[in-house]
Amino acid sequence: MSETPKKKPGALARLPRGFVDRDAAEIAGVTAMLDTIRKVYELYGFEAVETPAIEFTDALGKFLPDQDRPNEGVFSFQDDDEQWLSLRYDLTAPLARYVAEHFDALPKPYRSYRAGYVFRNEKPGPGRFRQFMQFDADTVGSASPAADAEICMMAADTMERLGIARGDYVVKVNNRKVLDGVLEAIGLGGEENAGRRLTVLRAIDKLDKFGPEGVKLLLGEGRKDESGDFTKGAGLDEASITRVLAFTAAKGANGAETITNLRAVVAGIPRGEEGVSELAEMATLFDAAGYGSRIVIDPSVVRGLEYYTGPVYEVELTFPVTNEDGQVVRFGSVAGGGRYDGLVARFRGEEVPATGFSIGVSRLAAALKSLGKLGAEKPVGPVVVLVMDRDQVAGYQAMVSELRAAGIRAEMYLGSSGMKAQMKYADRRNAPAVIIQGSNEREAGEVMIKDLVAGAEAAKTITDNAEWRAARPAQFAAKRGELVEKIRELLAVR
RNA sequence: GCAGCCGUAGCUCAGUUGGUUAGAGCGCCAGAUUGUGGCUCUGGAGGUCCCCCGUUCGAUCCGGGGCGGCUGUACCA
Repeated sequence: MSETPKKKPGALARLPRGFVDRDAAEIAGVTAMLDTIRKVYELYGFEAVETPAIEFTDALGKFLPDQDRPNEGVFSFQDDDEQWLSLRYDLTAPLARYVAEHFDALPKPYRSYRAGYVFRNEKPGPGRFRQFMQFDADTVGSASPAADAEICMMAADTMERLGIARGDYVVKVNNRKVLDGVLEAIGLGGEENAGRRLTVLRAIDKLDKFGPEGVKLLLGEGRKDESGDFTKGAGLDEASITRVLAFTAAKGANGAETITNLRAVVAGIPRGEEGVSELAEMATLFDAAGYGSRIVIDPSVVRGLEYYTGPVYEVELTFPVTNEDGQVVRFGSVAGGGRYDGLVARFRGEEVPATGFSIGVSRLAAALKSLGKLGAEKPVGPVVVLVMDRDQVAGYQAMVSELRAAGIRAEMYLGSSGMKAQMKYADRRNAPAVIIQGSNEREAGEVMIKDLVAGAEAAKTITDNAEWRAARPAQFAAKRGELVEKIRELLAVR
């Protein structure tokens, strides 16, 4: 090995933006979240399935990257056979591929769930990462709004099981068919208006962000943001803007009122009326099951994805989320989904009705973390056996082995520092106890056991250094043969 | 992508009206304490002042370009 220059290391120790490292505390928090979500999904009768992180690019529904911007949105690359592959950007498109590939073998309707990391090559932001975890549940093969309603109810249950109190979240439901009806009513029907329809939908989606005034600007000429940057609007005329805004304001005091309002807005447009009927059916189910207050029909919910064909829904947190600097941050929805009857048809030709939703686990975890509800507690570390005499390592290792055999997390200090540093190490590992055996203890056939938690407690009242050193709080000698038993007793109290 | 703000130690920041060896607090390492986490004190390590070009006798500081970060906006299939 050549000499290593100390001053100039070759590589910079840094992460690309939008990617994060996670420590033990956070992993423990997220693992507990995943466990909770899984239990709810299982309870609802969904079964696990897993697909890989990489798919053929065209299976994900993304066109081949072009020369100028090869990774717009998705991370893509060519394999040895020069086939284009991509990292999945959600869990829905891969599920559609899976269902199409195994269609004959699956029970239908097919209820499945899966969790996994997805990747998006986009600019990150608060609660927005380039690699993040989603936890999806989908029902494939049922066209009934009852399937959509069930998923909304499951979403509400999941939030509560995750410790988010009723009232701190809301499940919002809308229907793409209603949106389409409104757009048709203002003369934006047909293929030739697809682009403008999208602009209008996106403007509506911004209602909670900019309010009716901002949306009005986006529907018309355009809007300037705080930095002075200008966003071009949809260019609708005054009458159309009024009609769209009336639609977004159709939300009434309760579900029945909202539905009555919506019916008036889309009267005479078959597709719109169909959408309202579906919403009405779902609302009936929510009320019957006692979810009336937790799931609301909200005409401003759009969802960005184009593939939705019917009911769409999203879960939002209703309490403010703050960043590290204490500023309130706009977080966006923590879960969302909808009906996508056309997605499996891309592979099979025939339409297969499907509906599903996705919890943004990483985003939700970030929100819970900022509330101190996730990963606040550092996991308890192992019992640390100190190395007092280098030539007694075998003896220390034997202690560790005994503890491990008894199912107690334990390790021998493997560094080269002195006792003080070893104590600091144990402290940093959040060890519950250390085991000390120097020559004195060894000759007496004993070990010294120090309870670090009790010791820290005792230290609070000691201010004098001499006293601190002399006190040696919270430690006791034990017979070597009783080591495991004594440690077990100590841990049981914790 | 577009716009605004920003870039000095591991972190948070000060400072240099352009001039010799660039500072603080916290953190880290060690000693005081020959075998004990904390406190205190003492000492130490740690910097291409983001990079490049230009102006200048001289640039961390001024100008231009780039890169990176944050925020907003767009996008979110």
